[in-house]
Amino acid sequence: MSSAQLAELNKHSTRRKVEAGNEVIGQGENVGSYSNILNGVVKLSKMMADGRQQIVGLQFAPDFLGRPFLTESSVTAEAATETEICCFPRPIIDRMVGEAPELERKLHSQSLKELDEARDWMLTLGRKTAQEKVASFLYLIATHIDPERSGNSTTFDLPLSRADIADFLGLTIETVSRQMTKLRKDNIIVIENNRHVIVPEMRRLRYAAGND
Amino acid sequence: MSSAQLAELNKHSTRRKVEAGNEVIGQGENVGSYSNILNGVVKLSKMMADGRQQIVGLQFAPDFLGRPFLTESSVTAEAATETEICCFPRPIIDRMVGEAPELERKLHSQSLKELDEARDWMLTLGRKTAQEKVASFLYLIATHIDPERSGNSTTFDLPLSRADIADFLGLTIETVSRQMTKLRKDNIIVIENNRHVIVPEMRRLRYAAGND
DNA sequence: CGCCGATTTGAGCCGAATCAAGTTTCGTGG
DNA sequence: CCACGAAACTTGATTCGGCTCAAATCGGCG
Repeated sequence: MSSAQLAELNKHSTRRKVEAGNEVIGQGENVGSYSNILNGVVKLSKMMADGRQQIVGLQFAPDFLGRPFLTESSVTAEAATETEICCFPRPIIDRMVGEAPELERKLHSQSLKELDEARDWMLTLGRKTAQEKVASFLYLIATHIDPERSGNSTTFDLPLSRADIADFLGLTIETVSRQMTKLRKDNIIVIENNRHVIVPEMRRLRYAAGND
Repeated sequence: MSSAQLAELNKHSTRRKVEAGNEVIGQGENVGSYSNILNGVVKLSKMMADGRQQIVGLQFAPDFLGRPFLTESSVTAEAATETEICCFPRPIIDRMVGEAPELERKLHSQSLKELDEARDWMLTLGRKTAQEKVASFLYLIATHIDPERSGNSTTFDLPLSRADIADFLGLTIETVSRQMTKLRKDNIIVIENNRHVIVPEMRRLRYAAGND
């Protein structure tokens, strides 16, 4: 983007801090603004009338948050961890998109990335075992959280509770817990304090996830 | 689009007839062209190394088929029924997208529609029972195939075999068959000749799908 | 009519859900 | 710093929905 455009954006932007567990946009609510994730993790979820819930996406910095064209969000966006976002009023973005094709290109490109991720996850939800699902989740987090990974081992803090992980994987809390224990006993991961995970060999985790 | 652009497109387009079961683009293959579906149904699927398969989307006329920005397809596209498509060489479209923002807008808009559909389906895959999954599938087909529905009842031919339905729902053929039988016995649907389905009351099918 | 693939139906099994305790972690205030 | 309580997580026993394996039936087609 041109510096003039950036300046224009900056003038109308507001920074917002969202605590873990707080909603950014509710399913079916009116979307008054777009935003950029500065840090933290945001979960996108859907809920059925009887309360069953499914997390349909995770967004990390510096992802874009919002829904072009439609004013109504089809998902709930909620901070999974403490999160900072930078908000832009909807009209400003809509106008800039009209003026700057490369901005629309950028948004289009992210939509396609999210579509690819959603479809990958459909394979996980529909065809993988509980074991593979949990490994897939850990693999996903490992590859998204740790920016500069040193070779084949990684360390990170889980941004999601067991309940959230279960909602992401279409499993129950208990099954997630059991499969984590199994991965630990198989020496594929090490867990400290429930949330901190060490992956000695990414290759083995990737294999456990059924990715080759 | 302007008529000049349409004429330009027309000059370089080729019509192609694809028989049921034939591949349009393979997973990981190079995408040499974009296309429009003129009629028929195309299924998008992903496969794991060991052969497990998941259908991640269905495309109906007049959907667009192709993957902007990336030259490699992340899914396999295969005709579910006999299908006619209209193909455009990739360079032509890429150039026109650069010149006509409204074309990019159009493509962007379809990507978002597909993303919404993918996320809806994630909820189905992750959280619904076999019964609800099958009902959800029938509901999806009913709302997409039959353009002008007369009130609350519908009739259509299934574009997918039981095996394809199973791959779409993350179930086995046998389970799909049993649930179809159950829906039939519950008078929610009538089946004739395996493929032809009558829905006397869409409301009840919708309810069986868990959609309210 | 008879064949072959697609679909249905049946019996038994298994993986993940459910229900029910434990145990660990962590925040809070004494 | 420790005691307490609540929430998050783990573990165990049992149940059940959907899978597997096997056989019968249906439907389209030569």
